Amino acid sequence: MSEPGWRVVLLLAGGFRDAVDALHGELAEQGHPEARPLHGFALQAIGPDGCTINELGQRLGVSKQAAAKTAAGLERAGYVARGSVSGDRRAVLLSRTSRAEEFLAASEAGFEHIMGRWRRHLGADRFDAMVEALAEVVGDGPVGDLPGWLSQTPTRR
Amino acid sequence: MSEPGWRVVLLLAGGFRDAVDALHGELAEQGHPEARPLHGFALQAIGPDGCTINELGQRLGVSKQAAAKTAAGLERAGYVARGSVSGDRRAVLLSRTSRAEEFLAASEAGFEHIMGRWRRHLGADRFDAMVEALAEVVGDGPVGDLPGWLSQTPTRR
DNA sequence: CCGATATCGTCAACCACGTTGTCGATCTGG
DNA sequence: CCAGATCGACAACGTGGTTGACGATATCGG
Repeated sequence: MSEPGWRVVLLLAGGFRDAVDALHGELAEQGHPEARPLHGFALQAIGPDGCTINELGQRLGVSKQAAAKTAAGLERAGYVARGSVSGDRRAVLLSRTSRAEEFLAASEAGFEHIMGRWRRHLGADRFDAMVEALAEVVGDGPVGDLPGWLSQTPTRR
Repeated sequence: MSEPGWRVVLLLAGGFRDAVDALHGELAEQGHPEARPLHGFALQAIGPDGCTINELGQRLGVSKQAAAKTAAGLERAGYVARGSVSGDRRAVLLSRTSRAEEFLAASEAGFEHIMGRWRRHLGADRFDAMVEALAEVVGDGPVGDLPGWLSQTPTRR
């Protein structure tokens, strides 16, 4: 009633933004100032065993060309190394560097930290209920691409 | 515990995406196939009385140049008309067209519809609790820009 | 009253991310 | 063994955002 439908949607977007912004604020102070939101998702998609560019594209839900660009950025930032796939000389194996592992660990800790703050603010019961409700309506389908605004360079900081 | 911090964030993003996608699915069927998510926010920012390009930029939290581009898109799509501001010959008054009002009404109804679905799925109590909790941690500060992925052209639909 | 300064909107570059189309190199299968 | 499918790269383009520069107009101060 007093909550027009669009307000809920704004809340979701705002929550996502707040959390991601806070995370990258922390990460920047921990030696990963140039990391962008997309990086975390992409590294997660690459997985501990690495994958090819095509696979990365499929996992992120984008074209292989887009995946190649993302991989290039990741490589430039020192988060991924390119290797070769035994048995297929045209494929490229993307694998995380130790810096990437460190980044992911920091990222995980950061999210935990931020969610801890939320949980403390709301109280465990309400927080858990919120998350559970969210999980039910959203359905944890494949994360998907998470495009766009994740991209913008942190210029206006 | 069983909910790593990042899952919550993914849920927020997923919820936003799901809702916006669903909305624009409906809108497309109601005569607004070319409308993109950003349009709704921009029209909302323009307000019933209109505003200048600069004001639009400030309200959306972007530069005036970006606002000008957005306004150009809105104009091209027939959602806004340009007029002049009495008393300042360099300013441009952006105002919503009747088509924009229609779009906003449909948008509002669409959100209401989609949120109604969520509410029905969760039960009013859980839904309301979720929204309330969200509102508390997010804080309904100025909506801000809502950039990026809102942008992508609905090619891959 | 007029010149210095501030502001409005535009243009031009440029970056990040997405898309499609093409193409050479390399598997793979009949 | 060659036709066809696939991998990854390049080019071109669309959308959103940014900064820098600039003409036109307002406004302020001497």
